[in-house]
Amino acid sequence: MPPITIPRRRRGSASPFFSRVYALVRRIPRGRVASYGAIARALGDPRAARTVGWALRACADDVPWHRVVNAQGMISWRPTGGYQLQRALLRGEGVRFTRGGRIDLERFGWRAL
DNA sequence: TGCGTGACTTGAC
DNA sequence: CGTCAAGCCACGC
Repeated sequence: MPPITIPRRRRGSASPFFSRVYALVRRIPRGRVASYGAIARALGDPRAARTVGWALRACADDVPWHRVVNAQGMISWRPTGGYQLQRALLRGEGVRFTRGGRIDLERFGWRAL
């Protein structure tokens, strides 16, 4: 597997919402995943799922961004790439994928939200 | 200030 | 199961 790098643009926005997204994502345990929507709900804004994705786009290095997937347990596609890396990182933590590239959220979803 | 865009979600078919 | 459309929020031009 060739090395994959993720192009990062801005990082560490000072936005309160962004900071809280990072703080919460940092708490996701190894081998567990959470959805964008679940994070948004946990932060009190159920409709900000897309904003969570926007925040993770420019997150700091210590944020385990790869533990965030969409509500269907699938890795969200993005033009900048990173799909393969995210999948590899998750598999390295013991997260298993179905043949369709999906994660069983009943098993690997972070329940502490 | 306005409008298009996106690492989303949900509900209809 | 799959696809489609609408709603949503923040960003950037």
